[in-house]
Amino acid sequence: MKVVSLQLPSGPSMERLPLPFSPTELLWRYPLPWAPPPPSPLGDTKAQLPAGLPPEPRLWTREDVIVFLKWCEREFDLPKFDVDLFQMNGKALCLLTKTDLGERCPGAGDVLHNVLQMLVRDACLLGRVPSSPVTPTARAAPYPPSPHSHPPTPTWTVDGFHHFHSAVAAAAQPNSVTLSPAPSVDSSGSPQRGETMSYAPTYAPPVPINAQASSGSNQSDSDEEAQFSQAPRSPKEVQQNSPAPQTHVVPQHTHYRVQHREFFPNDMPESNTNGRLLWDFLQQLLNDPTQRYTNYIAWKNRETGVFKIVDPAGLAKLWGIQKNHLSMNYDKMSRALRYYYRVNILRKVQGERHCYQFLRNPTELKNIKNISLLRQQMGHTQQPVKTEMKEERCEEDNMDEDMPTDLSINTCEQWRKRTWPDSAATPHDKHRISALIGDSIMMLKRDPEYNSEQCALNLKSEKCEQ
DNA sequence: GACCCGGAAGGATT
DNA sequence: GAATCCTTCCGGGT
Repeated sequence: MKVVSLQLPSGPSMERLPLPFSPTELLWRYPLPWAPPPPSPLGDTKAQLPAGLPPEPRLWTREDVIVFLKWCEREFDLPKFDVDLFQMNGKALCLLTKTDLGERCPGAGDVLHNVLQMLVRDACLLGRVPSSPVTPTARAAPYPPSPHSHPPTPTWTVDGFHHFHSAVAAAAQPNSVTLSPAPSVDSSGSPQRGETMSYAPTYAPPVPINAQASSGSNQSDSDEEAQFSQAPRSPKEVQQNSPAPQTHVVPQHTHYRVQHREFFPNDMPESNTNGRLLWDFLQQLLNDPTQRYTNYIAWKNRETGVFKIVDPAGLAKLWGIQKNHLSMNYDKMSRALRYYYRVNILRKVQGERHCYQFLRNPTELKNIKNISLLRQQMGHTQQPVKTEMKEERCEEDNMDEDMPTDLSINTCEQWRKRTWPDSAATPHDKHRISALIGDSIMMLKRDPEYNSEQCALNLKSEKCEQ
């Protein structure tokens, strides 16, 4: 298979960019004909297959099929399958079309079909598929006996596995990108992982974007490779393996929760945008439990939502990859960030380069998305919708009242005018307000409309504190 | 020159 | 078709 070759900057750790991608999002990740999916896009899923289940679906027995279905139920939180409808071997299962599968398991046909197709394709790539259709009677090849097994070592002589491992190794080389299953839930209603979900990009299937295997590997690369190879592969493993050797100490969720009541806790609720929205993407990078993105973006103060973009160009590249806009740069990405100012999702930390602050926590942001979707479904287009707040934080209580919950200019303008009926308030008025709240002088140096929002926010906060 | 800002137009997606 | 969420480009300010 031809491998996508992207020229990435040689910034910190750009060699491995385990983005918070979801395996169910592959078509979205790779919509372009010239950008085929990675060699083993289901690598993590494959590695999590039930013990003893051959990776080649067409070699499955009836019993294997049932095992696989049960596994899918658990892994993708699918509705219960009627196993009576799946009295077939793997070969027959693979012959079922998406429609067939959909009829047998409404609501899960697509997922099942996609998983099967990926497994089949993977098996083909790995060269372990019998060239002629045969009824499987024996396991074609050994497979790591446990979903928790380590990746095959290079000493394995089975070509397929060697190939697979090579891909992993390639991903660990400079200028390679690795994609991780998204920790969050697909907004299109794709599998949810329920209680096993964590806000953690998990094992990253390798996507060598530069087919040239680089032999050069500096120390930090080696360290990161070790970290990479030990990265948890499933949400469960994320928790189980959290004490794994890492450069950065990753606090365990419970421990962290006890110590801090965080604005942005590690176990924050799932967004439903799966990283398609910029704020979600940033949050996923920021909250990666393995801290793999701290070279790109890192919290400065997690409790207040202040973060710093450590590597603007690199982060923009990541975002570009995420959105398939490979010409993305920091200038463009920062423009997108600035659009968040007007809806009080973000604001700039004055005086600090590349520093921004989230003004809403993930719960609110999630609600924003939900409300947007809800509004679409209900046909509401203009009226600002109240955001349902579950947090008792003062700012949140005050921010949600009238604040627009989408990025549409109309909505924001309406809210702005309601908040500040005299939107043409004189600078004098605004300065008076800023004096009241004591900290808005800097804000008032720029766009008066933006400042009106900030002043309103700060004023409300002021009232809250009183 | 890099960063930052916001207007404007338009595209992709839902 | 409308709305949303950017993406792209730009001129201007610091």
